[in-house]
Amino acid sequence: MNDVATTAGVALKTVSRVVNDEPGVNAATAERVRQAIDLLGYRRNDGARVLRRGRTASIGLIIEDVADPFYSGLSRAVEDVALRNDCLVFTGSSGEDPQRERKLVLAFCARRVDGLVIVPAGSDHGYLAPELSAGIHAVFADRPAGAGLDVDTVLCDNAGGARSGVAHLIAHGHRRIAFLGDSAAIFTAAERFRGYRQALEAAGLPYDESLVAMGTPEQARVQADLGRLIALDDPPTALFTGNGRTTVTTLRALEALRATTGPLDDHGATVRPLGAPGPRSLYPAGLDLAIVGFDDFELADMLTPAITVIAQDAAGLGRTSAELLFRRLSGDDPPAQRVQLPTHLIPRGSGELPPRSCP
Amino acid sequence: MNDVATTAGVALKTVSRVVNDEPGVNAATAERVRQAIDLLGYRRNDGARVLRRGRTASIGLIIEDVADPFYSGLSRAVEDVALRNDCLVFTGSSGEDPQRERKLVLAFCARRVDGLVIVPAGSDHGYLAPELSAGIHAVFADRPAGAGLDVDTVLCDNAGGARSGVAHLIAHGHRRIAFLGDSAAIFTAAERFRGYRQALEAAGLPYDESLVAMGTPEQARVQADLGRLIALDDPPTALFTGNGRTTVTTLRALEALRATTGPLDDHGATVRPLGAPGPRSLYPAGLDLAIVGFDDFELADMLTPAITVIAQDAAGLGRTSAELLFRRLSGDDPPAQRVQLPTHLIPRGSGELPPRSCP
DNA sequence: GTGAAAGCGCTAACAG
DNA sequence: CTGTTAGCGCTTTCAC
Repeated sequence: MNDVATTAGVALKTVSRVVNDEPGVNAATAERVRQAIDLLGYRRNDGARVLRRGRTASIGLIIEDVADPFYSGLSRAVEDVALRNDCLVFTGSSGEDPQRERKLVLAFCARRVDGLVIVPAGSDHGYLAPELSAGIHAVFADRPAGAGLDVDTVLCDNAGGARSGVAHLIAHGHRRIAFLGDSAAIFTAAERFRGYRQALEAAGLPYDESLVAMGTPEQARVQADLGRLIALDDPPTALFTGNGRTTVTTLRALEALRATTGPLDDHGATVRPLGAPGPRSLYPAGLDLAIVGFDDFELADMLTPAITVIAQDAAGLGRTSAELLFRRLSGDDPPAQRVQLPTHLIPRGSGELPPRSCP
Repeated sequence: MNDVATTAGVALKTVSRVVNDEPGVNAATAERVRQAIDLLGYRRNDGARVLRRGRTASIGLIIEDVADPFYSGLSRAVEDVALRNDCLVFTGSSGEDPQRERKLVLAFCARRVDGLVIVPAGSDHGYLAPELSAGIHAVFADRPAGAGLDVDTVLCDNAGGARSGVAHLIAHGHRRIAFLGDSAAIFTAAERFRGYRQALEAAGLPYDESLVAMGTPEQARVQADLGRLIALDDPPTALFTGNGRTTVTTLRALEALRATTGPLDDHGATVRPLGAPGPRSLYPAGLDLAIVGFDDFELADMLTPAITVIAQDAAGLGRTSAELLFRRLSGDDPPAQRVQLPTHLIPRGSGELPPRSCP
């Protein structure tokens, strides 16, 4: 900047004025400055600018994993809102590891981001308190903050969504509905499980613990649980899966289980799709289970049968969180609020299959 | 920092030493400083630190769209490498818009990121030249930089992958193979088209322009092209799709076309999956086309038939690009190189279907 | 309209 | 082992 000033034969401050389009500079002078800038290839250093002005015009986004379509949809929405506010975004994947989350958040804070959108991995966010009182705003998305933190939160209607999905299966005649979900330690999984129980209760159906399988969405675990469910004396006729990953894993597990039972009959067995109409005599090893999954996913409509889902709005989650954040950054300071986004059921076939007639 | 120093009764520099774990501080003094830090809730301002030290320990990543699984996989890999190098990453989606790309890149540069990983949208990157000569390193991923820019580049073997996919179809007896791809203006699309032609030539098959349909992967456009292909006097027996999005869109278009033809026969028509064995008499409206798609996608193996693909390694692209970048950041300065990553064919069924016997 | 001086929060270089 | 000084590149404040 100094060099530019010298070259243009003006003072430093004049260059600053030109660079920032501040009023009160003679057009001719400004032109001379601009020429010097081009000549020297000068670029303003925003880091230094930030140091002086206080605001960094950047926010931090912490999610579980950018590579997960749910979070990448959320990311994109946050990014769009940020860009609209002339704000850059640092992105970090926590990988569901509270330590990594903490490290990222603190690194972002050290860079003095103006605000944070956090999909929390851990449940203890005490480390954030000093940052918040230092003036960094945070919005929690998808999952609430641990106890003691008073921040804006944007959630999906997890319980309500699960409730309507399970009610849908009940409406289609199912009485024995299994719940396959993520680990109960995860907020969304617990909420969806709560919705499952509410739906059973509302329909006057008994809750049977043996129909519940919660844990990591690994193929091996899901398959083992599914094997156990299918082998029950009174097996389920329908499955409710608690998130996108679990739904897909369950579908794979079902296919794997079918593969071990050999051809079902001569009715196109080699390509017989998941749950396609066909003989049901081989149940419990057969695959005529109805399925409703929480969370929509690409190609759900192209499977056979197409998968009925409770769709949640990842982009809406991101957009709403970011908008809440920017409202605060622009000075608005209402008490912390909790927003809940609706979900909706998309019937596609798998959730409308009737219960198997008999074993 | 000043306050901490005063509180601890030491000089500013000692606080700096403690904060940065520099050696040569009395344990007791350090402890006093740490107490003052806790008491005051002091956090080092990395922005100021950066201003002084020169390196920002941050990089910028520009991709087309984080919400696209290909790019989100790439993102995650870049992020992981960055974290391993104690480096933060600014992410920006260009949305295939050269203006937005430019804006993002320049914003990142103004923040003085140490380097950039760019999946370019435009083909003119002249605006980057001054930044590069100002010492910001850039690596181009997935697509090369426009002319005149001498930068590291990491690409997939687009032509080779397409060649092997088309050769695979030829090996399975196909002679009339259509190419459905992205707009020819996009580097990867052009390369894959080149591979398609090479494969035809290697097999001594004629190139027929009427079998080629390149453009945006919109449902309407793909469906129209597909309708045209199917209505040809000598229609294709196989399709090669040029990228993941096009593959999925093609599958949807095929399904839509099938829906308009009504039930094919009494053989489970209501759930008859894409290309399942069955009567072929209804071709050209039937769907017994073999398909090989460039780019793997989730659930490709769960469709019926499962989709044969040429898999490219999005994460590998991201990892390699980031590693190349960090090698340069650590002082290494070889001439700009171009790395090409291999692709591999995953046979799953759709690519092994034989040509229809006759119309 | 323009400019000079102070200082944002930190670290490098050199004393003591 | 600890402290002092200068200055990173910019904006703010106030004077001309």
